[in-house]
Amino acid sequence: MRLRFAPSPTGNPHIGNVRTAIFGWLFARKHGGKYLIRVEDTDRSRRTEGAVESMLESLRWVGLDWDEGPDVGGDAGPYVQSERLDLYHDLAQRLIESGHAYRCYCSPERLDEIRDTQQKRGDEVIGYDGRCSELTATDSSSREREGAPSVVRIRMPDEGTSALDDIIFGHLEFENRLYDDFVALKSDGFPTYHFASVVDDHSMGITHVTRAKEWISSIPRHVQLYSAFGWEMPEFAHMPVILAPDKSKLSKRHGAASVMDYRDMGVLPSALMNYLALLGWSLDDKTEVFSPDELIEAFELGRVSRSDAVFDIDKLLSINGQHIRRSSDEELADHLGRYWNDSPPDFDVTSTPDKIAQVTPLVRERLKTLNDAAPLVKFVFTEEVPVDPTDLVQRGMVPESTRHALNAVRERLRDLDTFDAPSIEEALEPLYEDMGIKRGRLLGTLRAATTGQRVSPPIFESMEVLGRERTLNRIRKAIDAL
RNA sequence: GGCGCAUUCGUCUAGGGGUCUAGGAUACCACCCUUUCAAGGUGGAGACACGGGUUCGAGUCCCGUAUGCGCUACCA
Repeated sequence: MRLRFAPSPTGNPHIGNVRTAIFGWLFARKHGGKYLIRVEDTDRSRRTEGAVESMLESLRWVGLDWDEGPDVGGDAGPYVQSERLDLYHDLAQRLIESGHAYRCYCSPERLDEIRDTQQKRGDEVIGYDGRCSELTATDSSSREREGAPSVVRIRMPDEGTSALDDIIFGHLEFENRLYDDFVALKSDGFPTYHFASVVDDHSMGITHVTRAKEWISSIPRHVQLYSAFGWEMPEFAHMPVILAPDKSKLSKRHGAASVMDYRDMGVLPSALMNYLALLGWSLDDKTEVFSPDELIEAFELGRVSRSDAVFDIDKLLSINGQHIRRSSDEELADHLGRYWNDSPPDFDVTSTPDKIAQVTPLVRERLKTLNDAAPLVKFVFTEEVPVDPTDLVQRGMVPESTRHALNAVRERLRDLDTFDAPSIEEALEPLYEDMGIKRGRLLGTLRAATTGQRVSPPIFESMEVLGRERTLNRIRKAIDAL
């Protein structure tokens, strides 16, 4: 089996495209097939600088890999359509010679005109009227001598139907007479999508074509092309699209739409892949969290839905939280390190990689995104911590009693043999009753004193990570501030 | 206009004639747990677009309507 993802490099990789890529990749990997990337850059006016690179980077980040492609090469290359023009020209010529195609010299203006009158007239079929299809070889060569610009058009049959059995949509059948003779080669010498994709899918040995469902209407053109060449058709699987919350097609104007936007938000690649796969596919009525390997194992193209799905950021974040909680200490520390490297928090994290590992277990249960981690653990990475008397002095207490309590805590902690969370908790246990302070109140005071934050990981664990010296110093400072 | 595809809780979905007084997840609400925040637990509210058929019986099959989306380019 050979599958391909065929992006056109017109901008930032969109999560809709990426999901289509993921479905094809999952299918290929599940069945031990090959997966390749082919760049469809046949529209010169829409090319944008660096688009190929950012597309590949996005795909790699989300966890895809490929056996052949523009960056890794392969036997079926080149993998960029603008480098395959000779192939398209040769094959177009072959179709002209076999009578399946012809040169058309009609101007864009004439094309607009006929469309207009057809529309005004309310014609059933709107499109090229086939004027140049009758041109003789001598007509043609005289036009060529004049240097007239031309396109190559494929003849569509006037009768019969074109059909295929789609893996996802089932039987799809269309009347040929409703389709006009379409352009295969543009006047600038570049092929159209229809022509290039059929030629390349065949010459690259693609066995399963996965693509967005907006191509369903083009099926007759592609069927006729395969038939004109006498090529065997691959299998097809058309995919539903991803919608924005307002049910329009997802786009930049809806905010985060590119893969990298989600990386920047602190989403794990495995979670993005998981969520995207769930948008239009499901295993059963309960399983939702999948690692990439589990997805490969479970995925079935036939279970992909036929209807479009609305993208729901809350659900993505929920899945992300579950991936974070599922990850090991090492994995999460690694993710956090990378994330803080790309999007540094407002404190220095670079010189203290070991602290990231210490802090990881404290935050795991508390994160929806990696971005949530910094405010929770800032106190570990900073020397000075803000001291706010109003947070220090809990409800029902006064500065004097607070100072007294903190002193008692200091004494007990100073004498501890081992400064770890269970020992700290145990050492403080008698204090609540002795001093007549509610446990929650005293712990609140300690949180303010040692972390300088209203919200933090559990306080005993936090103190352990801080270490005895820093903990005692901060308590000392809090006492002084009162 | 023509052609095509789709339509189950707000959202993602399970469902392929009886087991559906429609299941799960997310979001929301309440309670429990609890040193903050989370996480976790329990419970609540919430859907088969509409109308005709077929059938003993329809969310599931057929037809129509409505709505949404796509195509109808020398864009992909």
